[in-house]
Amino acid sequence: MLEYVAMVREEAGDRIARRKARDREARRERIVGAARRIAEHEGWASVTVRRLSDEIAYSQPVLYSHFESREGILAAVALEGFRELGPALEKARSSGSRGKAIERVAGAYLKFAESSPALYEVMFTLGLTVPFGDAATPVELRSAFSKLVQLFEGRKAKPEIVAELFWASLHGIAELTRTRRFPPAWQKERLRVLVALFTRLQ
Amino acid sequence: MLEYVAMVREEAGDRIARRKARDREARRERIVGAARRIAEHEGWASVTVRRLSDEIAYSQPVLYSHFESREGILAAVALEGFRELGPALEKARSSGSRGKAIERVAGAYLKFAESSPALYEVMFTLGLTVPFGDAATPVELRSAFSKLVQLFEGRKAKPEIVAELFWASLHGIAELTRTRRFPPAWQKERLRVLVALFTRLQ
DNA sequence: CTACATATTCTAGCATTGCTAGGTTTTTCC
DNA sequence: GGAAAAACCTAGCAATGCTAGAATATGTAG
Repeated sequence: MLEYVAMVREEAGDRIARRKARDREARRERIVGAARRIAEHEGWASVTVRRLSDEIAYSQPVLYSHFESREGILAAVALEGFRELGPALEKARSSGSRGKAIERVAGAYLKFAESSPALYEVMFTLGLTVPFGDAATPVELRSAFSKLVQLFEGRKAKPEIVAELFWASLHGIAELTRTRRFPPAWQKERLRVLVALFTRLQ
Repeated sequence: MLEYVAMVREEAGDRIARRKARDREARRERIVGAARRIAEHEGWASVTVRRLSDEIAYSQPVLYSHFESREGILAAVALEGFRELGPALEKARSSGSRGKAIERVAGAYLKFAESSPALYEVMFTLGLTVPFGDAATPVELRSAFSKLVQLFEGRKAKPEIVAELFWASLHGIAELTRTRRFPPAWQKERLRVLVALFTRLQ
């Protein structure tokens, strides 16, 4: 009997704890969302801790109960980016003829970078604490990269190396376009030549 | 006679003016040099206006008589980078057999990026005010790029597009290596595959 | 040589930033 | 109801880029 009461109490406390955890998670997402939105509209320089605390209507220390530092918030946005890039590439790869998979993936990659410049920027600008190969590297990063590797499996050249090169080319194009080194007008032709390069390669 | 005296005076004033201009230029170069050195040793975050003013033993406002802002100093360093990259690529291209020009240039590019990471970073991280094609773009930038275009002249595909792609690939490799996305160990093999890609291309 | 004018440099401070210590309020639980 | 714990806020620190205004050095003319 005593145990039963204790159980109910426990469950009640659990419900409250769960609700709190939900609320906390929701608030965390609001922070990340606000950071991403502001960055996309006004650039990362406008994403200040004060601005974010205004946006979510909490004081600054609350942000630091969710993240270690401002950079921690940027890292969270970057992770969100990889969490979206991976599936986008996978969808492009698997839907359609196998022969044109490279073309579709390249197109999807550049479209992603172009449609969310600030997001793409933070995904690669941010200093990685650990090397990419390290076990501590978030699964989202490795997962996104693995979609590229799958494109080149079963060839002569090592798939990882070719995939890295493919990634580097796409990243180079994305970066040089974002920072206005490349005129956006020729993007289609650039894509055409790039695809030709990596399709012929055996 | 009066004119003669005036002339002597003029010339004396000229000498003084020239000396002042020389001193000013020397001081400007010390600022840029200090910025580059600090960045290469401690990262760009350590390149503060106060730190630079300490380094050259002048007060902060003096820096602002040479540059509009802190970013102006970074831009000067970036320009210095392009002023070195261009000749480095040209030297690699012209010295040696024509058949291996692509390989040499690619190697020189990656070596440049690897040996001065902070310099390379500021050359591309910095927001360009005007698009690359614009007439206001410094000649150093266009000159460096033209070395890449020369590699692909007289082919089927448009040389500019291929050169852009070549540049993008190199930049991608450099960036992803610098930010630890790529393990440096496989750099040789990456270079090998890259060269194979762009050599076969007609 | 002196006194003025101009150019050069410095002192001191402002506003904004990331971040945090300490106190205050709210919530939870018996 | 009242203590313990959790959640939150106020207020402030140190560092940053940048600048107004005072102070000093430098060149010029009488």
